Formats: sequence, structure tokens, C-alpha cells
Amino acid sequence: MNESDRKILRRAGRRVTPQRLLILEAIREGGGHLDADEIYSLARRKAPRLSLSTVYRTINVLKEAGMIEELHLGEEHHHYELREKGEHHHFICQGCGKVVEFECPFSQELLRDLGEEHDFEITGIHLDMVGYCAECRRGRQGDRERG
Amino acid sequence: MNESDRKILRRAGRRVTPQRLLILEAIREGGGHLDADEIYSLARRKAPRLSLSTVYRTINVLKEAGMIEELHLGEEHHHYELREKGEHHHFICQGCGKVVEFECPFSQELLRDLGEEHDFEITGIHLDMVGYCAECRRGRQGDRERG
DNA sequence: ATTGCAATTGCGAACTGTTTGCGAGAAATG
DNA sequence: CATTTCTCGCAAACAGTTCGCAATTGCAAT
Repeated sequence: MNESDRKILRRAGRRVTPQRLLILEAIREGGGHLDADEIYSLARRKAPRLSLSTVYRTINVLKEAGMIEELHLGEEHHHYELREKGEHHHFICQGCGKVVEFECPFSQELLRDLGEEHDFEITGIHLDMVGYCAECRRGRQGDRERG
Repeated sequence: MNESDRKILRRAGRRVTPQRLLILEAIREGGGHLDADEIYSLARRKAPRLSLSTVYRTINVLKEAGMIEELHLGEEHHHYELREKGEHHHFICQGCGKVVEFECPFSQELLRDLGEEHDFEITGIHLDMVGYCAECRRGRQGDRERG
């Protein structure tokens, strides 16, 4: 794991620094969908002198190296996740902000047809479903019915 | 058009002001997917004293009234579009940034199943396909084949 | 091991997109 | 028209992110 991080960085012409490995580790341990500040806090537990700009610079490096992906989950700031897991998408609860992952529900044929129909070469899919998770739905039930 | 804008605003308990109508008009004429600054520039052509904060406040008002929708098209800032057209999604060209709309390819059953499977009430779908439009694809062809 | 140097870091200050506080002005209501 | 309430424009604040620069570090070549 850690070994391949090094390799990928080197292959991308980047130096392997403790900060970069630490930030990768933080994202890995943080469980996905972290924002810059969460990465910063997590990583600083092990390296108190780490600076926020290093986090941002590292995020860019990791993005360029294809090691992480930037998410726009509807909030004002960005979230990042490792690119190790297969392609997946997100349910975002409007009540509590919880994010749940799910598999891509598109078939290859559907994608191909869709692309051909609009003369567009599809290289990536970003699918977010917003709504309410089970818990928030229970809490909201009263509001809605009386609303 | 303009008449129904007024009605919707009133119904939302908001005042009908020249600025609001102007901003709606700007979004309408701008062709969709405008960011705050583009709205500002467009609207200022007709009302040079309009302030950027009014644009932002108006955007919020219009969002709350359900008249426009906020998009996160992968750029750093938000884009807004009118909510008159039915629900649709976006192809975003990574080459030129062009945005093309398309209809939701999900069937009701698929959505229902997906929601039930994850115990999630789906209220909205945000689907972006990134890739390359026909023009950019032609330009890129050489790169890819030799890449 | 040591060295040389570009890449990288930490720091603070700057920048961008957005929001807020405030006094002046304008819509609705009567 | 007078009153009340909402909205506006302005400047200043704010959050997230980037930049400039001097000090430090990774790493390839001694």
C-alpha cells in the first residue's frame, strides 16, 4: 500500500515526502469524503507543524497523480477521496449531510447510446442523489405531513 | 413569463423589484449555467448601479423560491440555471467547458429500487457526464493515439 | 557518507467567491 | 400620503484556497 504510494509519486515525477505519505494515510484512515480541513486536522495529530498550504499543495499533487479525486458534494468546499475504490456514486442526505456510496447503475449499452446520441465521448460519470436517509426521514415525517 | 415571475415571487412572500426581474431576465437570456459574476455583468448592462451583493442575495431568494437551481459543475464557483425546463442533466466537455443538457435516463422503477435498496428517499438527481464533445474530440485525436 | 541543487515546506499575507451589517431608499398596506 | 417592512448599495468581513519567499529536504551523483 504505502509502497505503491511511493511508486506512483515517483512515477509522476514527484518527491516522496513524509507530508505526502501522511496526508495519504490520513485520507485512507478518514474513511473517504474528507475536506481539506479534515485532512489537515487528522494529519496534524501526527505532524503538528504541518501547514495548511502543504495540505492544499499535496491535494493538488495527489490529484494530478490520479491518486485522489475531488468531489463536489453540494457543499461550499471540496471533498476528496482515494481513487483506490472502484467507481461509485453518492447519496447525500440533505438532513444530516451523511454520504453513502453506491454502485453505478448504468449499463455499458446505455452509456454508449447516450454518448452517441449527443456525439459526446463519456470519460467519467458524476452521479449524486440527494434526499433523506432513513433516520432523517423519520424525523421529518411530521413536518412534511403538516407542512 | 415576466408575469409569472412576479406571481411566483409574491407567492413566496418576496417583493417584486426591478433588480430581481432584471436578474431573472439576465439568466434567461444568458442561456443557462451562468455563474454569479456572469449574471452580474449581464444585468449591469441595464442597471449599472446594481451591486454584486444584490446578485448574491437575489440568487438566494430565487433559489428559495425554487425559481433557479444551483449547479456544481466541477468548477470552483457555482452556476445557476432557471428551473423552467424539466429536470435534466449535463454533459461537460473537459476540452472547452461547453455544457450540453440531456434528459434523465433513469426509469422510475430504477430510482425506486435504488432508493429502497439503500433505504434512502431520493428527492433529486444530479448527474454530470464529463468527457469530450465532438469538436474537442477531433482536436484531441492525435494526442490520444500517440499518447 | 557527503554534497549540490531543485523540489518542497512552513509561514504569513493575498486572493476569490460569497455573506453580512448598516443606513438610505423603495414597496406594500392602510 | 404616512407608516411599516423589505430591499438595496456600499464597504467590510468571511471562508476556502493560493502565493511569495526564505529555510529545509529528498535524492542522484559523487
